[in-house]
Amino acid sequence: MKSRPTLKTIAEHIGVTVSTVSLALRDDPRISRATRDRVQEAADALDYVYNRHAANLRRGDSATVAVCLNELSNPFVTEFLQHMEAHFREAGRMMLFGHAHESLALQAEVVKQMAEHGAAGMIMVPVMGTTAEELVRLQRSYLRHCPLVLISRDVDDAPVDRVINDDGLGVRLLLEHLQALGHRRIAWLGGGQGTSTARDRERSFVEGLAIAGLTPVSIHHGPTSMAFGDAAAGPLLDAPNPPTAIVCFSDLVALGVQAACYRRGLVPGVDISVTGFDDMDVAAYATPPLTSVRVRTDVIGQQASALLLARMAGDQTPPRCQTVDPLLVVRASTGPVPDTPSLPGDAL
Amino acid sequence: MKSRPTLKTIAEHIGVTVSTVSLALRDDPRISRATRDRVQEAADALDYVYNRHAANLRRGDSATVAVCLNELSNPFVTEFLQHMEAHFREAGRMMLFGHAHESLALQAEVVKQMAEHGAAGMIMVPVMGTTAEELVRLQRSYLRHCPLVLISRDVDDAPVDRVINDDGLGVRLLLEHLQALGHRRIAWLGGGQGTSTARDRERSFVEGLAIAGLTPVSIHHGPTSMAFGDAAAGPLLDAPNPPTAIVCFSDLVALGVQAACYRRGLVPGVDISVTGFDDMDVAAYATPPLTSVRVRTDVIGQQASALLLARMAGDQTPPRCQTVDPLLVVRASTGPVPDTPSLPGDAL
DNA sequence: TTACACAGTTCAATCGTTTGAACCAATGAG
DNA sequence: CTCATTGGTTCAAACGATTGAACTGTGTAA
Repeated sequence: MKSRPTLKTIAEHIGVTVSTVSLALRDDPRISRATRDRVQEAADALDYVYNRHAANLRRGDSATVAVCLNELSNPFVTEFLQHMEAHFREAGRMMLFGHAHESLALQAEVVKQMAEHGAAGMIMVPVMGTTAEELVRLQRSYLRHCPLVLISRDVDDAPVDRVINDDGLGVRLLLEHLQALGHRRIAWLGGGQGTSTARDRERSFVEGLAIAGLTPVSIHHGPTSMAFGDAAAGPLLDAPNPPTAIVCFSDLVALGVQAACYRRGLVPGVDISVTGFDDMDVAAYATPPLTSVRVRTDVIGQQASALLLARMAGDQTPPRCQTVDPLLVVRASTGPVPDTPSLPGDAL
Repeated sequence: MKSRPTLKTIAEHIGVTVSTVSLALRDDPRISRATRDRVQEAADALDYVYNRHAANLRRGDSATVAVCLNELSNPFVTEFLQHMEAHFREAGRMMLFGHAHESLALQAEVVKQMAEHGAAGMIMVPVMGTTAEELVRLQRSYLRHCPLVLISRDVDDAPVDRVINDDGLGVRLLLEHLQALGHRRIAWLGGGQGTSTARDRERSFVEGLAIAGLTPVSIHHGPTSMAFGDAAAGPLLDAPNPPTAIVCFSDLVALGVQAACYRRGLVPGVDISVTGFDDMDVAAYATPPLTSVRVRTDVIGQQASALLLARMAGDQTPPRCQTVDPLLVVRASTGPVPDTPSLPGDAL
């Protein structure tokens, strides 16, 4: 039941003071090479573990960074986690992790806890319905001068940094692709209301079609899940005059749609075109592989962590909004409009 | 540039001492209702944020729990993260997060950092190649009396708690199912060497077949990824006398196999049977939906966090190994052996 | 009247580390 | 021989919260 060694333990062990040990372990030039070595040796021998609680307390800052995600069940979101962990590790920072479960209340709770744990900076994918006021409140109440960077989702008029995907561009790329294939009857299967991504993608969809003189066959909203894609696709596919293409809010939704197609014996890319968004790993291995828009989670994660570290280092310039360009990835789930005998007068 | 309020700030604000404030905020009965209210009011007004660094330092313990995962790119692994986050949140504990990237060196580094941050307990999916000696070393050097619970992967003879899936049972369920469908030519497509899961599943596969008087058509090893499944399936499918069923180490591998089938015009469940393992979310929505073994990540996560909390509360009983029974989930990727005109004398 | 219990508050030490200032030899310069 | 310099080490005061012990003042019992 021996407790952990501290600086004092080491100090007593080799007959110097704690100050000496403290300085020595941090390679302060004031301490002689010889003493430094002796200290290091003793520390190793005693299995000394640095106590950051104490150090942070004294120095009044901390090296930990907090990451609060809206929803973990979406593999796309965990891609951010992955990239950010790597960047922060390189920068020598530990990561506090929180999951807001798309709940405003939980998000506030998590932010509070992270603040109590002395997070020196925070990355966040805001949950649905997060407003600028809410963010300001969180900053004032809990974060004080701890910088905050939003990723993936924007929040209107929020005076905070954000790094987001250019969703408008992504949707335009998809529409160009579908139109080049001859599609004119296109439906939208949308994701969670109350997020900038859902709104921006849908708006770009409607506007993009309008420019081509088209109107959406239909627009449906629902959660960003395979279950929703599956359920919502049914009525679309079974309609007397179904769309020739379904543009989905995300890959998850698109995978659900593909499942619905499968059960009806419809082959995506042949009988109907289906597109995803995000290009998460499984998209490439779907059957058929999914045409999608690759959101550069690595670049977004990289830029966000760089921005956060800069803020933590004292960068006081006004909040920035950085957008990252996505890439269209064409795979087999999209194809030319099937020349089924369509009813005459059906065009437009 | 105002800094955060402390107990002292509040104390001065309402004319009491820090002790009073400290006790009041924690609802100590020694403090009168009236003072307690005044303190709470002032704390709210000043946006006071509790400083756990200081509290932990003084009390000599901490409420944070560390989770160190082997690999984040596998959605199956993040399911654990999800469930554990929920359990620890309920227990009022914050989560430190680390990612070992299947690297022993990184794993040690992460454990060290987590120890420095005062983790009071740790959950870990050990990386490939982790030995009992390595675990003991980590415990002695960094964790001291901080309890450790392994999940998902076992480590032979390690004197630590673990909660793992019963992989043997899972494989037996799969084999029974396949044999009931008439399969006798069955191949194994295996995952990362150096893990208990890879070893146990493969061993159970070989033994299971042996009991039925069969031998594996082939056995291949490789990383737990769709890319591997895709690449490794090619030669199998193109062989002159291909297996009628491919049993995959994990869903990810199976999805890769399905992709390989798709490119060859083979339909899983009709032309060949494919099975996964883990039953992660996407398995149900694959085309065709994947027959798999559901690993109860929720139950494992629940048991592991309960066990860890018990250890943190002082449970000193000897290390336990808890196994959780998986469920066979039959979907469309498996079907009866196709009665193609097989060469005579080809049986067995 | 003295003593005592008791509720409510304060005192003061403590956790492990950091850090500016102080200290102390030993050396070199004047 | 003194005085300043310097390299190496120690002093002591923080950081913010916790907590057992000590201290008030009131009310009650003896």
